[in-house]
Amino acid sequence: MTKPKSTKTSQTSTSISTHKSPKKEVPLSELPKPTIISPKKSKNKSTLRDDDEGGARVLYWHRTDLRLTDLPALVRALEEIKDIKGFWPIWCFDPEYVYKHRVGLNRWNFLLESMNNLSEQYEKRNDKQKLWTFRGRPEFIIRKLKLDWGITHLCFEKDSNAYSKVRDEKVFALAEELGIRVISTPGRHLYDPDDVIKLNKGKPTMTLHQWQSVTSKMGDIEKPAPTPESLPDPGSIKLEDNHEEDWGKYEGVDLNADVRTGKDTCFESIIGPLSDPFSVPTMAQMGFEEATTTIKGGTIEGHKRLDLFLGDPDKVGTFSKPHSEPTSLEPSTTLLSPYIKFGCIGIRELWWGCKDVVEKWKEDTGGKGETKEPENMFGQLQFRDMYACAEAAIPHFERIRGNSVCKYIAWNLQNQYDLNGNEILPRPIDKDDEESEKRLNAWKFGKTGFPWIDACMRQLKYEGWIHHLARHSVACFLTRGQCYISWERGMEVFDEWLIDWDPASNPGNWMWLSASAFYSQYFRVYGLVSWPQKTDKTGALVRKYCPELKDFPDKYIYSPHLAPLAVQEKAKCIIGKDYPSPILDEHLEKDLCIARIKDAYHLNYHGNDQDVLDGTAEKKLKEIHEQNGHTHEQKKEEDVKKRKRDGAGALDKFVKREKVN
DNA sequence: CAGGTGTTGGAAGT
DNA sequence: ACTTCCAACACCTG
Repeated sequence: MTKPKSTKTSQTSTSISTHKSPKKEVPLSELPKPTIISPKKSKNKSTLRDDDEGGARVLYWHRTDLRLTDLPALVRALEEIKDIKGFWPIWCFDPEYVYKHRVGLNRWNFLLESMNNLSEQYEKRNDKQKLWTFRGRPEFIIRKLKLDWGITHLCFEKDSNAYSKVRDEKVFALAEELGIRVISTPGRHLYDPDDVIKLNKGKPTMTLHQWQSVTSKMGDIEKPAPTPESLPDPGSIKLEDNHEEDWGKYEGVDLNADVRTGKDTCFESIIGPLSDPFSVPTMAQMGFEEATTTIKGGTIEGHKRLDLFLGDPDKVGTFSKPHSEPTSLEPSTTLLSPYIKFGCIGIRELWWGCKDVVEKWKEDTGGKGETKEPENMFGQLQFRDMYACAEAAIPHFERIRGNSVCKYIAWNLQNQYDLNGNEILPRPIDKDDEESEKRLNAWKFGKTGFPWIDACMRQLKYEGWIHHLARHSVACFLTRGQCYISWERGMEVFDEWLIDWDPASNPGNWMWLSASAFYSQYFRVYGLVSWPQKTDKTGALVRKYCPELKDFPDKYIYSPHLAPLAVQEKAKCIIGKDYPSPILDEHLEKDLCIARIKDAYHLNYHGNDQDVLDGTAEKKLKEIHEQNGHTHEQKKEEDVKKRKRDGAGALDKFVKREKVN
């Protein structure tokens, strides 16, 4: 951090629950303070088992923290709870989540591998242990395990994002009803986002400087939590009710009926096959095809990658995200993001690992060429925290409507809502805007006719990962650069396909790239040809992911539609036949986008303005575009006139362009 | 309220 | 690899 570190102050701990419960002060270690919810003593005594008084039976609920290293929530649970008679690390597969959310095969695959790997880590430390995996909604599983295993404590790593808050509120309420003590401990971020927001008077952090300035008053980032060497045994693993058909039901209702795919066998009961009842499901059991990615999940794999990076002090010391090359065939960055997303590595391991390496590297070598924040790794991690603090403080962060920080721009294909404010789903195809539907589809499946964009999107689908700046390039193209399509639509595709998808960083970066929030220099647009050419004139990534173009000469690799027919024939790839013609005119659409966004900025609406909610803003803005000559038809006419003035050569070029369109 | 800065633009110059 | 200009936004500092 660039800011001077203040002396260590006690970190505040924020309860995300509204329940008023006595909070026990624990004079323990340096670990972040957990939120502890105790059940009301007088109530629900009748639901407790007779042997409850004799010791603690503890569930550690894993969510996106699939590791044993640097896991403050686990360490805290084991230190805090005395007389543990039973300990079960569990995972709950919520069928509604599995089948209703857009999660691609590569991400599922990574998750399952990471779960299996975590289970092995438990077994290594206690051969009676594993990751006890259930198939069912968390509320249902917890209720059942209270009945069957006499659970007294439920512990997990705190999550501050909107989805998790709703889920956890339900669990807090259920735990209170059942007489289960909940211990929720921060650990996913450098600082607990709720603490940062509180210190920032309830406001989100919208710039990195804001975040740095707030957190500079919060003391040092915690050191990595110690890895538990031994773990308590599980208690009973017997489930009382062995009527399999009832396990997927609650109070007679089949909870999973509406989400079954027909191919899945995963959710027929709350546990897996009787041969291995608590096992992690396979892709086949979940009804999924095989994944295509080459990126392997797991805490061991994550630590290998971490060690690889930390083992190269020069790389750590001079790491600069904006100067890493998105065109590189081998990732030019660390590829740690998937492992951070699923908690395969701890964020403090990475932070302090880099700090120690850089410190020593500076001593040894003098630290020539050291990069500073925000370009270096520390800055990257701070940005992740900044987005988390924004997401946690801003309702509807993941969409335009109702989002107070999101500038309103009259994008094509915006999400539509009914009169009650509910999104209309499944989303109807916009018959009035077939052009945008075509553009979105071409973008998603890598058929835009711009090789750089297509290569990136095909890599994204295949690997579940593309370079950060490649994400910028394709996002800019879809939104503020050329296509003028709502960032919500692009965000959804990333949501589905990225292994490292994050509920705060993804919408945050989409708002950034669409100049809707965080960033406002909408006139800076990535070139579709010039930009990738800066770092790779040979188009290696294009040749790999768009193999139909592999025999084009370097000169035309990013713009094959400009190659003479003879060149196309020699490359055995005719544009418009073997590879698509460009779906739009790069420069014409860029000018149009800039002009319309300028109109929108002047009108200055945000997602939560009444005019946006009732549709007035869109109408007004489109009128202004019309007046200013910023509609498609007007712009094309103007373009024709301009080119006529400029002479025959320019006109020829334009006619060619028109044919392409 | 002017002026500097902002992780990652392009084009044309040195 | 660096500078300047392009036309221009929002935030922060003094």
